[in-house]
Parts: sequence; C-alpha cells; structure tokens
Amino acid sequence: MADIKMPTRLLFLREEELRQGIELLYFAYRDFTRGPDEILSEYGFGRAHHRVIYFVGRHPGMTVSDLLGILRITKQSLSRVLGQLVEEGFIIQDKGERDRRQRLLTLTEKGVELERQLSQNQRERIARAYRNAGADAVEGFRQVMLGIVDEADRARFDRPREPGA
Amino acid sequence: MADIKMPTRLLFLREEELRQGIELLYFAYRDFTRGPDEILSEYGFGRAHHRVIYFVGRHPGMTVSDLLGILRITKQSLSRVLGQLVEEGFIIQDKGERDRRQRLLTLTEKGVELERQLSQNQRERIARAYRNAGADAVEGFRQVMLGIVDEADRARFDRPREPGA
DNA sequence: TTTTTATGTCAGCCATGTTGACTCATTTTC
DNA sequence: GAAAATGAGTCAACATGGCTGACATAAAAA
Repeated sequence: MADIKMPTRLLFLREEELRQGIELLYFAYRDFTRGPDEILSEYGFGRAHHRVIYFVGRHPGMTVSDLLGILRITKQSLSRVLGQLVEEGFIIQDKGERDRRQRLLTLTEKGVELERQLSQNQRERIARAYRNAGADAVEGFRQVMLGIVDEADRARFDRPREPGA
Repeated sequence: MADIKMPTRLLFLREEELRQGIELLYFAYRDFTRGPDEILSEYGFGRAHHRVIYFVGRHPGMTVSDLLGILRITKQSLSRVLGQLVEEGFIIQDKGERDRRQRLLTLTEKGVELERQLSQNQRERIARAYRNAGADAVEGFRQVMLGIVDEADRARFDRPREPGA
C-alpha cells in the first residue's frame, strides 16, 4: 500500500527513518543496561537478577505468576535467580493470605537498597535525556514507545495519579 | 539539586515518570525482538546472528573491527556467529584493497533476503507506532532516544540525505 | 628490520534461556 | 467429599552467547 505512486526518494527516506528507529532501540538498550550490569557483577549477579529486583520493588507483594507474566521466561529460569536472591536476603517470600499456595514477593531493606543503586543509574540517564529533549519530546517518546509495546502490556502505563489526589 | 523545596507530590510524579521510562525501554525491547527471534530459530540462529546480519546489511563492506565496535563484544564471541554465517553462505568476506589484513563483510543474496525477512517485522512495528503517534511524536521519540544513547554513538543518527540530493 | 595491527583460533568458564518430567499443597469444581 | 485444576518448586539436560587467556599469521607501519 505504501508503494502506490511513491517517488523513490520518499521511499528511501521512509526506509532510512525506520532503520534509524530500529537502531535507536538497539543502541539505547545496549547503553541503558551497561551501568547496572557493572554494579551487578560486583555482587555476582546478572541482568536477570536486576529484572527480578526491579519488578519486585515496583510491585511489592506480587506473586511468582505475576513476575513470570512480566518477564516471559520459564519458572525454571526464574527459580534460579529468584532462589539466589531469597537465599542471599534481598527478597522475602510470604504465603498469600487469600490463597496460601501463592508466594508473595517483597524486597528486604537490603533489596531496596540494591534496587535503588541499580536504577539510580538508569533514572539519571533517562532524566538527562528528558531534560535535554523537553516536555513535548517526552510526550512523543511515550507515545511511540507505547505503540511499540505489545497491546497487552500498554495498560501498565496508564497515567500516574498523585498519591491522595 | 532536585530536592530543593520540591513538594512530595511532584517528586512522586517525577519518580513515577522516570520509572515508566525505564519500563518502556524494557517492554519495548522485549516485544521488539520476539518476532525476529522466532524466524531465526527456524534457521538455527539466535539474536546474535541477527545483529551481525543487520549491521553488515546496513554497512556493506564494513570491517570486522567496525562490527566489533558496534556490537561491543569480544572477537571470540563474534567469530562464532560470523563463522556460521559465512559457512552457511549468508555473508562473504573479501580482503581489503587498501589494507589487505582487513576482511570486508558483505551480505550474499541469501543474506540480503534473510535480513529483509527479519527486519520487515521490526520495520512494520515501528511504522505502525510512528503512524499512530504522528510526526511530532516521532521527532520527540528521536530526541529522547538519542539522549539515552552514549554520546559517542549519536553521530550515527545524523539526518539522512536523499540519494543524489 | 622490528613492531604494531587486523584477524582468526583453541580451550574453557559462566549466565541465562529452553524442554520435560515430576512433587506437593491448596483451591476449585463437580 | 472426591476429583481436577492451579501455584509453586525441583531435578536433569541442553543451547546460546557472553567472557578470559593464550597463541598464530599476515600485512602494514615505524
């Protein structure tokens, strides 16, 4: 449908624009993860541990299924890293009250501290990019990124409300 | 510096905004890579092969060093996947004319076809997101993403010029 | 001529994904 | 109340793709 009477130079621009989009995602992600990776290696942890710590910090009391749904990995893969994090005292598991089969996950103080250390690096990087680009650009960024995310997960990004507002 | 007389609710909004930024990157990247991953597995390839095919397609005749610089992995890691791609006829290596130590990398026809198949999925995803968000949003997306990328690599995203313009 | 550079190679390690099979406790359904 | 479904965990084996270290070769640069 895009090739109905479109001059070659416009096709070229479009192709180039889309490829730059692909590469922005690749380079941004590559650079975005390097900071935390370095910190993690001091603890003998990897990126998988970071993801677990991040999302448990973000959703205290979440279940193992919730976490599996976000990470989209198998429970066997998760269990390895989660087990280590529990073992080493970064996360605690409590039986659910409503459903006692569930294991509700929460960061310990130690876990909270590591989480902050890890995400601080990323928050700073994002903050700098937002500040330099300006509010309108940030809104555009949000919209495009939301469009790239699978429809099923977009609801996670509903507008935040002020606490008590 | 951000904590000079800033009301709690604004701090909360800022924190929430930054965390959403972190998560947009995580979810977008996760979903962006799944399509190609499925195609690749039919060939017995992985994401690493995709990256090599992509960048060689993007920069025909690039050297091994160039590629290592982009991927930021060791030559031993690269050699595994690159070797397979050469072996199976997706990439050819030619000695450099100016410097005969170099191996200049180019996609074969077969390689070009696989590259298109792989990136088509991603181009479509980006195109849809761009279309739905609109031109201004795309510009904002570009600016923010560029701010996230390490300064050293931003020059890769200089504005494209029309061929022959 | 010596040194440096671009590339390749062998060997082994680690992190993190996968599948498949099975257990256990608890909740839900009939 | 018995049977089925669900949430979670475990063991074993395997694949991918990072890593380090040591060494080899050809060509360019000093």
